[in-house]
Amino acid sequence: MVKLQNTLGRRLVDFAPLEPGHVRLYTCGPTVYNVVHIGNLRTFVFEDVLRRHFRAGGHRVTQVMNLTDVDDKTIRGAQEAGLPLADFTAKYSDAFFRDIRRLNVQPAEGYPRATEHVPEMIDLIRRLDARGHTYESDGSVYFRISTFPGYGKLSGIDLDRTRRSERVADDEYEKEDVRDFAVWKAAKPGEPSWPSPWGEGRPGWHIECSAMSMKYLGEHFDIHTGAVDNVFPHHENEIAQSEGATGHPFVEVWLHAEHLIVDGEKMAKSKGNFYTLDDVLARRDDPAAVRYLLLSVPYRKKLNFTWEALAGAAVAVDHIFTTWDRLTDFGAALGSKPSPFPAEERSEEFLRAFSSALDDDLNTPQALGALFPFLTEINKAFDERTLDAKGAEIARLAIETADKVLGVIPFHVEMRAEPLPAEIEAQIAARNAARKRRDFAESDRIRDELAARGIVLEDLPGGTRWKKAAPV
RNA sequence: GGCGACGUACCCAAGUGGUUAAGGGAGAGGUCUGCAAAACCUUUAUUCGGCGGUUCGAAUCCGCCCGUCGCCUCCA
Repeated sequence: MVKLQNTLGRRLVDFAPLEPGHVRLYTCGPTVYNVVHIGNLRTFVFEDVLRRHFRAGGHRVTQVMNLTDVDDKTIRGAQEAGLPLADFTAKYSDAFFRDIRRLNVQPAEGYPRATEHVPEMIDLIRRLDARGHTYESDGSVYFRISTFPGYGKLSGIDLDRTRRSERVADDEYEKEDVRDFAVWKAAKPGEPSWPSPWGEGRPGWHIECSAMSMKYLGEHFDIHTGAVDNVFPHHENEIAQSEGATGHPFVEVWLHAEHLIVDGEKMAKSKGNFYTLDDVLARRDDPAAVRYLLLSVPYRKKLNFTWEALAGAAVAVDHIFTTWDRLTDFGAALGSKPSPFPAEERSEEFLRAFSSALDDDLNTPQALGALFPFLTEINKAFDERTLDAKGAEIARLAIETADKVLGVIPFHVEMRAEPLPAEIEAQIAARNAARKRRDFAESDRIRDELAARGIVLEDLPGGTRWKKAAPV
């Protein structure tokens, strides 16, 4: 049984999908006005681990992630770049897909774009209007918060007791109450717009998620996620709009990922600690380590990104690869043993511990805490020759089963799949020949030469393993 | 001002009432190895920001203090 910390009600709940065996998941996606940063990616990796864990548990998952491709920032960005809005946002949505792919994030079942769902949003606003939740003012349509008694149930906010920011005070739109929010904005000169019953305009931000989630997942679905800053106002407003329109509950479980901070501070361009995936990979070209680092902290705790932590993640991940390589490359040669290491029993114990850690509100570090002692046991049995070929296969499958959720081994498999240049193959062969005739000066020379070219050799009992050197 | 999260070793981090405080990284020593690397073994917190309190018993519950961070109307 998966337990999840529901932001709605702030409690740990036993999760069961509304439709047995089928998890319907809406994950707030990027506003495609810029390249995403590693904080955004932390949230996307969390969502990926969530969907993978459900799938590992035998559930079907339908995940939908929106792409916000029309809002103040995209419009401004397109104007500054002198590009049509669609061309401008295409550039960043492409970059987004490239980034999540580089971190081995499984694709969602759908990535609806706001600009392609304006009619659905207009329909939803009409439904809200029919139920008396909206009013029109100068071609814009607002949600009247006072008509929705449940307002604040997600974030716990009490707007009467809250400080009014300058943003509210400076609001240029005509609202009855400063707390009301726009569901439809009247067109301004030179801005992209769509026809509507209220004249030319464009959707408010929150309405897209209500309209698109309900279109693809139904008007009542299982899980909605985002980062903590979405709790208010975005998700609070989504609930008001969605439940206001349908008159029944919208989402069962709300999950929110904490922020990533850098060196203990908020990531900000002004501090020079603002990183995109490209920035990180330029300094350490090791996406597997980045993914590992992002999932090595529970999603509800702040993740402190440091280069030292990334270096540690790189070593940890390499430890997984090394063990997997030994089992994959040399496992079959182990043969059968009189009283072999109880690989089946230990693998089952490990997978049970691994999975129950994830059941506990996706406690990834605890799951990793089960993995490493298992690897140590396997390596030890391998070294002591108590592991047999069958056990090696079982252990390898157990590691791969865990990795269905962790998702790091594919990086390594991909690296291994790249054919080694013939000359390097030849040098490895030459070195092994030199070692055979005990010409260690020559074999060490070749090893040093290859090391200088980024190829590290390890002489294992079964043969020589090569790998790319860890990036500095 | 309102709401919320957090502070565990050199670094990252699990653990939220009860045996010796997971795990990873880094450091030190060792086994193995022609030498390395890898792997393995040993080792590094009498103590969980501070001070009080509750309790037979607290890193875990309560209070205060110190510190860090987030949200408070289109930020992941």
